[in-house]
Amino acid sequence: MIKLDIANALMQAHPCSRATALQAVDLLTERMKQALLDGHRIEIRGFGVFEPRPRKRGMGRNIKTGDSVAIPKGKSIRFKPGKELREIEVE
Amino acid sequence: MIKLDIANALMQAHPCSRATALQAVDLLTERMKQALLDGHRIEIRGFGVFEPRPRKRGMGRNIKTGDSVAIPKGKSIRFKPGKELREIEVE
DNA sequence: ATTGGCGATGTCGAGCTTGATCATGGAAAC
DNA sequence: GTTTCCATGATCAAGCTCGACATCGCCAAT
Repeated sequence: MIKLDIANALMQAHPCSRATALQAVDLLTERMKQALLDGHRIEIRGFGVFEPRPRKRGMGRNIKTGDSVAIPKGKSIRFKPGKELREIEVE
Repeated sequence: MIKLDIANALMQAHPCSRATALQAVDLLTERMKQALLDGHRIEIRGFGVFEPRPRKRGMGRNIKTGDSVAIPKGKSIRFKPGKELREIEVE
């Protein structure tokens, strides 16, 4: 599923052009992105929670040189699936 | 940021009632949820990727008994932040 | 205001993460 | 709709964070 599919779903609920739905999806993603960058947690009940987390780990590995490279700084966005998303059936 | 804020953002782009925007957000989350439950990966360029992953780890810990409990089965939804979401400044 | 999903706690093993590069494909332009 | 562009995926290695279970409180959702 890509952005087009999401816009498609939006079109089913909102009788509008594809371009409009696409803009809406793009706007929403950007708003959420900005909220996360601002450090805000996005909590959607029944879906999941996006939470910005400061990264404590400070080392990686360079595949070329095979040497440990110190990861300078950074944060990670953690997505915690909600209850309904955890109810995944396993065959 | 909660669902109301997202609906609010949607209202800014789409001149519609709050109820309509709320329904749209709810529909989108449900569609995405169903897609993830169906095993499909949701990839939004510049935002992030939701990917259902089978959980390989098979053990947890019971906080009461302190005993290792075998994690039965399940999948996890992994969210990988896109490039723009990784550009988080660290103070 | 009520309901109920979600957070934190604690342990311990295992998966995830980060970095760079090439190839693929999502996304945007024509 | 098609083509081009550039982000994304995989990989190796070592370190670290996550996850699950159970319960109460908190806050999102109605």
